[in-house]
Amino acid sequence: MQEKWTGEAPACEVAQSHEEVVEQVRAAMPNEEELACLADLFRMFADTTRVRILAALQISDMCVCDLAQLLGVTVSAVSHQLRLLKVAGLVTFRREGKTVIYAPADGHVRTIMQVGMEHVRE
Amino acid sequence: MQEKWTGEAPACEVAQSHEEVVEQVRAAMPNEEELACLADLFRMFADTTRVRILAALQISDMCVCDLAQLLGVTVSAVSHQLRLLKVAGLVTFRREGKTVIYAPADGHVRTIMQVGMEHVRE
DNA sequence: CAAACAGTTGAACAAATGCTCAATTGATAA
DNA sequence: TTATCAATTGAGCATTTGTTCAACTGTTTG
Repeated sequence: MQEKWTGEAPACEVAQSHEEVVEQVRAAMPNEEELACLADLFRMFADTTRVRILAALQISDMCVCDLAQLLGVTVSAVSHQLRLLKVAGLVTFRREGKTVIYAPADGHVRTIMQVGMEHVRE
Repeated sequence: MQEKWTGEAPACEVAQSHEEVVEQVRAAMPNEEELACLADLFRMFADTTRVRILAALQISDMCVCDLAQLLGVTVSAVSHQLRLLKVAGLVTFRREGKTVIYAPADGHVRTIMQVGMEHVRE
């Protein structure tokens, strides 16, 4: 199964390497764009402030002011993170008078956090 | 349901706020430590190099050299990321002669990525 | 033993990230 | 209209993060 290597040597010497494995895996993997989106999605859950916001909204829809109070951070900091979560499509919002109420966007958020929690609590 | 507020004003005026909601959510939320671990876990999936490594290992166990070739990055970069994944308990490894073969640690990795993919492909 | 090679590690550096502060918007109340 | 309050936004700043480069391990082979 040893392929003969006639080209120029790459960074890692491939003479003894596993070309077939690399090609087989390349063919079977999700494409680059999907994986980039996946990383972008998980990045939203990769910060304690955002993950706490998402956890809180699972319990109840909340306004920015209450979220800030609950988490012990400034309204500004919460608002900045909510903007990211909004852009990522993970939260929705509605205006009620002077206040803005945020809520989880769909069931996916809950599922993702539950699956993660199962791993954390193992 | 309007609480009277006699103390000094906090960053956000709470007089009209929803104390009960905040307290109810605080009580029902997962604790801070668990949420911090959750963020740490998702942070491992929040980088394209790492998420591609994890996706590749779902298809086949691989050595560092082949992963580097597959992803088009240096062996050093892959090794650095593999160390993080190892510490996070998401990959295992075994030595076979001069090479080191990496593999997914358990089924959780696959589940988490699948759930994320469902959201991305919606 | 010495040479060769797969992989690891640490320092340095550039890019991304999250928070603070101040200014601003939007909606309601006086 | 003006004042007030909830929330948003942008700039500045400090921290974190991912990569590169070079030195170093550890294993096999001559």
